[in-house]
Amino acid sequence: MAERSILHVDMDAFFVSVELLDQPELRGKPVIVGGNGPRGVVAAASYEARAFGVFSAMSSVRARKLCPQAIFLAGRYHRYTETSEQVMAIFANFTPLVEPLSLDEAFLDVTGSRRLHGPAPEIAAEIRRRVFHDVGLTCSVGVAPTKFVAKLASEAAKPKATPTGPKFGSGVRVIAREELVPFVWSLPVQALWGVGPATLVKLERLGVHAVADLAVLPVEHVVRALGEAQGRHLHRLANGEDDRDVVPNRAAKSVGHEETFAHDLFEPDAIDRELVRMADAVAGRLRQNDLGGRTVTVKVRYPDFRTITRSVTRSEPLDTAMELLTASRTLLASVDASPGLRLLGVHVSGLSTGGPRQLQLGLTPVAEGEGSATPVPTASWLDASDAIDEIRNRFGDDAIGPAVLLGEAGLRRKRRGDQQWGPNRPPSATP
DNA sequence: TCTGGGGTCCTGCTACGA
DNA sequence: TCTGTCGTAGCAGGACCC
Repeated sequence: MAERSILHVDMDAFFVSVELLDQPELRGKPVIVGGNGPRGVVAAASYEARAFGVFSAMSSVRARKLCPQAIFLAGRYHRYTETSEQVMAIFANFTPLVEPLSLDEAFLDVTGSRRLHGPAPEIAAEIRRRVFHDVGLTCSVGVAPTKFVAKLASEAAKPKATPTGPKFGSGVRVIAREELVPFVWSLPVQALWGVGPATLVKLERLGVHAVADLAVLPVEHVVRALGEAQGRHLHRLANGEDDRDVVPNRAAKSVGHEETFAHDLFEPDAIDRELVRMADAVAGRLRQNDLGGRTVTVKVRYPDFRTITRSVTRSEPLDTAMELLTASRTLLASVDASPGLRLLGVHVSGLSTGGPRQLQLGLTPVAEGEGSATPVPTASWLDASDAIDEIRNRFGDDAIGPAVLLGEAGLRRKRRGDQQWGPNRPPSATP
């Protein structure tokens, strides 16, 4: 069997780079894309900002302290989605086996493309050239026989921030089969995919600091510390073993929307309005993707950051805002909202695609506030949902919405990407 | 260092039916 | 009829990723 050639392509500082395409006058300056409010976080930082110690997922408040001269941009999720589609289309010219991991990175299996496009390192170089020529962005590519090492290799090929400015990376890093184990063993154990702060503490208790330490430990010891699945998985990775395939068109397992509020919510009416908005948005996305889900989960975060979830599983999949809202209201009624809510979320899992929805004719939907009874989707409600989708397709998302949302915020509906990085700064606040 | 949002996967516990 | 066991599903929470 032919040796596999896996590429991991990772865009460099993607969100910031897209902004610089549209605002070239910001090149060479410390630019941060992220939430600008007190509860916001950094989504991406230019290499000039990284030189000050700013990195993604850092709170915006701290980033501002580290780099007061940084230029903060709110971020335009739809622009990033559009650019990501352009980049993914370039990848598809080289292989049909493209597995996007997020907007800015993907695995490509080019094993079967080598006869047409040449050896994998040449494909990697050509992809970089095409992405720069067609889209104007730079990316780093890792080439290896396994997904996991290809990802580590692209990281090694990336530009680095230094106090004197960005230092260019190699752009492409190739790890051959015989280099695989020495390369992996040279890394700290946190480089392993799946080792975060909690797992690191457990591994350090075992005396594990480097990947090499983990690799030589008996697998039973690792399983005892980390559990069956994670223990075996990490032990295999540490020994360079990873036979996972590149899977294109991975099906979604859940759809949800959650939001941290600029100020904690106490008022039941205000909380309910947010719930309506979220149920409407999630139901819309389910129908847009021809999905229905059986399990509804409501997530609540209190001001002290304690987070709880409540879920319910129904016998039939749901996809209308009315059904989702009734289930969410019942779940929310079972939690104590009196301490105030910092975050509220609605998620649907147990997804299935397409197929006619089961109707129980003769029953009517449960009216708002009518308690915990499970509503039954009737033909008229399904028709109404279809009509809402049609209106939004023709006139935009804000053209129609739940009446309860009428008022100061209008029909504004929670969309994927709205306040992606935390609530915006209230208009009255100043920097 | 005072912590977003959209996800996936895993684990421990409990309930329930065969 | 009662008790124990096993497999499965549901639920809640946690860890991790970008």
